Amino acid sequence: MANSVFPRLPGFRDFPPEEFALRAHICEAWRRVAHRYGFLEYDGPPLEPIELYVQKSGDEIVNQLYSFTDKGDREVSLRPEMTPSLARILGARSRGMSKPIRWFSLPQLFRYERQQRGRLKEHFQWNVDVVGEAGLAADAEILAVAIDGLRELGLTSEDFVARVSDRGLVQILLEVLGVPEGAVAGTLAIADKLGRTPEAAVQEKLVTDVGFSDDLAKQVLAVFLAPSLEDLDAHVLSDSRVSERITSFREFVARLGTMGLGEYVEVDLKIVRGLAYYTGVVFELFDRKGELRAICGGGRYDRLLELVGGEPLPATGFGMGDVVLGELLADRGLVPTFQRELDYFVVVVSAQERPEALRIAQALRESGKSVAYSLRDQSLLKQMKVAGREGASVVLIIGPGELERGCFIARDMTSGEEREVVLSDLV
RNA sequence: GUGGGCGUAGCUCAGUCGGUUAGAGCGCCGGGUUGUGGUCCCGGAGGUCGCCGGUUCAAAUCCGGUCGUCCACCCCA
Repeated sequence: MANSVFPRLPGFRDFPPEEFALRAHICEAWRRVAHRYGFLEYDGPPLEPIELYVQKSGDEIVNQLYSFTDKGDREVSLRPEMTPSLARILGARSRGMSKPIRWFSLPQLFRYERQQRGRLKEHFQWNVDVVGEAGLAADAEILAVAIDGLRELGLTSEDFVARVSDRGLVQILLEVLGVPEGAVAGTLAIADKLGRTPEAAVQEKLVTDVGFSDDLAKQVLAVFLAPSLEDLDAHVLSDSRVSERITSFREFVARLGTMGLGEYVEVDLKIVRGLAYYTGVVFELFDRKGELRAICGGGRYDRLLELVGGEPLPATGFGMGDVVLGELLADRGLVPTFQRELDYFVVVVSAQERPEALRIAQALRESGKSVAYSLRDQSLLKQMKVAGREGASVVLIIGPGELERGCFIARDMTSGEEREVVLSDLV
């Protein structure tokens, strides 16, 4: 690869059939689940005007845009995420649509950043969104889809967990503690580091970077680290805005329990999500062993459609990438082994049976069977080897004798059983 | 973007203190008496030792740079 005349761009993948099989396996599972929940598939352009991302997605995304100036002097970017495109598409037509809108997509997304395990310059992402429904039922439905997407691939509650939080609740909690409105975003950014940075360092950062007193930093930290909502400070819990928001958040969690997905859900206020536009429930799915990056992230973004000039519609959704998920499946032995499959392989003893072989092959193909044969004249032995290698379940053998009697031999490649048949026996 | 490990056939790797024509397994191609696969046996093709430069009588082996890759940091679709 490194010494190839035309090397691949770093961070991009080739998909020869053996690799493509895993991608197809994942994408097909995603589609099945999305359809099962009544979502409709859509897509948009892989290239968008850069402005679509600059204002709405936050600096984290903008710094990593795979962007350039096109020949028409337009500043463009390969799409780094799907939600802005969705918002734009809906902005143009949502007024005439019945709500809620339930759409999903499987876009290939791009970012310009040095690659690492689970992080390439390109990936395929399952995007599922409910638009036009502000209630927590929509958030629960969305998270259920994400969980089922993983279950469909054979993963269980032993393999992954959904950590859920509510940005609205966190915001209220911070306000009640006396965090100034302007400091909320910075606080969230620092809290996002909890889990991979020592608590003391995070507390220190809250003091130095955001300007909190030691006492406030400690209280803020306690909010994010609370093992459960019940463990929040009593005077915080007594605030009516807090208790109101907690009640509705609990209903969201309880709803997933009713759906039978309780064992997959854990409340964790440390989950804040990097993107700027989230406004309510947010969640991330992780492998239980904690060896990989987040498998999936999502949440509610009620202001985004408005920001891109559309009807002000509440929305909630998630994105799940194929790269980390592929690694998790590999770790758990859930990647199906690549198997060539063919219904029939037609073999001729000598060249004079070729025309009949072609007629049989075409007739079977017309009836929907997959059929192949050697494209060159080869010995019977050779043809049989090829048939085996290509995964034929039945080999049809025609020789001079069969040709004369108007029949051929069907050999079952699993049992080795052979019988004489005519075409009408097979179609 | 910063720091570190690695880079030998399609794949996984071996190559001892620098020393002649660089090896193995798997895979691939061919054959094992022109009507039968998967096992087995035999044979074959395939490598500018990532690339460029340096040290040396001599470099896959030492040094520098570069590209790629992996890991950590940054950050996180």
